Amino acid sequence: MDYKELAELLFPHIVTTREDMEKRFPERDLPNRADLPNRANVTRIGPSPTGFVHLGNLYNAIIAERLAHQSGGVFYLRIEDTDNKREVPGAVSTVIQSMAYFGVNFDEGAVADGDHGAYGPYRQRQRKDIYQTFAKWLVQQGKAYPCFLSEEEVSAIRDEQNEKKEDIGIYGKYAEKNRNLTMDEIKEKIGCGEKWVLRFKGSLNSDYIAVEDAIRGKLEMPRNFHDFILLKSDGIPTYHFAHVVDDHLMRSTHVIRGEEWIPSLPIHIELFNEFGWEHPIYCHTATLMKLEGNSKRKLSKRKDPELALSFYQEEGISQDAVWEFLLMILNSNFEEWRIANPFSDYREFSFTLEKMSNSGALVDLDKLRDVSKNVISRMDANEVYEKWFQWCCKYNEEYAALLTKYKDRTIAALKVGRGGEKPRRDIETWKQACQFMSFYYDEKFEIVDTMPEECDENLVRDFFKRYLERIDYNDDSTAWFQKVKELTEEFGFAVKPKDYKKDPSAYKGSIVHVTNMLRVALTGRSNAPDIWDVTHVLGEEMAKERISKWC
RNA sequence: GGCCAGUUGGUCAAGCGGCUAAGACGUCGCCCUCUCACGGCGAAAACAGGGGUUCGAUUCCCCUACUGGCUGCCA
Repeated sequence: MDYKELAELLFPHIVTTREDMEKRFPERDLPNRADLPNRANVTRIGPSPTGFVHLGNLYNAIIAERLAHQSGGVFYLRIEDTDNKREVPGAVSTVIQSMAYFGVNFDEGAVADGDHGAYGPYRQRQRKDIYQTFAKWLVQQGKAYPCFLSEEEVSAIRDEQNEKKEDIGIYGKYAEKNRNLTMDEIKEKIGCGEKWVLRFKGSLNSDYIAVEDAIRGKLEMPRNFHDFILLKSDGIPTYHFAHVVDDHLMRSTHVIRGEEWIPSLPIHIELFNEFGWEHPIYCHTATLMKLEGNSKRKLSKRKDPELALSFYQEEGISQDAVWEFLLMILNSNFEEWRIANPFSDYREFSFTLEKMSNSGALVDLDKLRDVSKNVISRMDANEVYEKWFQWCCKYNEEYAALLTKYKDRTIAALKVGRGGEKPRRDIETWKQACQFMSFYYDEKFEIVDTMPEECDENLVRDFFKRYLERIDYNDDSTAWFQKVKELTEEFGFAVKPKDYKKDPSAYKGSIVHVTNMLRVALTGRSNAPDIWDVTHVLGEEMAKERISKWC
């Protein structure tokens, strides 16, 4: 068999060579920073455009982003669209937007209307000729051959193998027929328009390969012996072939991907070896899990809304909270670091692969809530306002309008209990903020809770009348509270809750009930921030009006 | 079936041959308190099972069990 002739027959349109490609995509010229222990890392994410971006994508993206940017390297986006059956229109921009929303920024790669960077195109289907250049080379070396097995034939072989309990796949005797076709036979089949795929010639062996995984340590497994597919019948590569060619040409130093790829590692290693290339450092991450009953299971797209990144956007979970939460799952020492450095930017934390957990982490929404409250409580009022407003613009127009109309009041309200070492943690998501803050706006104000039992209609009326007479809006917090205490006594309530606890029959209630009346009148709820602060955010007129309604 | 990963409290996790087996979230109790929140103190709660190796195993080795993945012209 003349492999050169075969290569020409299969790829007549390919005129480029391996060397051309190496020249077109040269080694990256990265700064060799002396303050960095290692070389600058080049990493990427390679989502397929299915229209569904999930937490796992972000999880891996964060690792890749940190690795690259911490080392002064490059982080890029490559669209792995080799399966045209799965592609959903508009999916590429969904990926880009989701990543942007969560603050994942790329240095190069696919952008909405094309490419940005010198190593493109960054959409695999547009790189067809690049893969075929290498495919042609493999054919020339006698390492790849056209296979005319139809999908029906392949599945018949699989059934047979299943029955005989043999390894499944095309190898050994199952590959013989197509491997040994003569040039004339091949010409004839192609002439008749028969479809073919390009297969790699695996070799039967009993070898083991060992790969060092940066997260898991040494991985050992049998060497590949399958005649796996390099190019599908449409001339587009499979994931395996595309991965090897792209990550070599785009000069990735690290490949971060889910553990479901571990089993195909022998294929990838085989290809890197065949081309004589050094393989990147592999980092296989754990699958995100979910608790069901008392066992863990993989997060499922259909059953678990929290798997989709869009869930976090719609719920208005701050992007910083999602990052911190993921960072906590990712790096066991992040949480400690955060406690020691409550006000530092999470980018100052130095992320390491060594500290990564390799078992499947559960997505714990309770923990996320806690993280989220902390993150928001650390922001200053203006930042909270901005981020909340941004979210409202997209998901809650009514509040976007309210926030615009009452910007000053809103910021003043957000300042209540904020700042200092131990800020209030009232807001957990932007969605929930809309509820929590509603009483500051007359448009949304409503009485949710009832007046305490201890205070009947008459008492409420009399109390508020006296309250309006006695209280001066200009009283400071201390003076105001002094007057409240006096009123409490005047109405026969206990100033100290303890006194009332000790002897309930001696009082109508305690100051707790009195302040609760005020809370309900002013905010509609018995759970609200400091009364004096709220009064002053609302302003004299509004506060008076809300109280007068009860008189 | 074959191959490969993983397995410390309810959850996330530290641990890398010797510890009363950290910490965080959650749960519960008490204290503080104008509610909530915050804060403080405290409680319950774990090394999947069995063999080795060793003076000594959560830690190293083997087996079993369980969970998950791969075994596609899907990624």
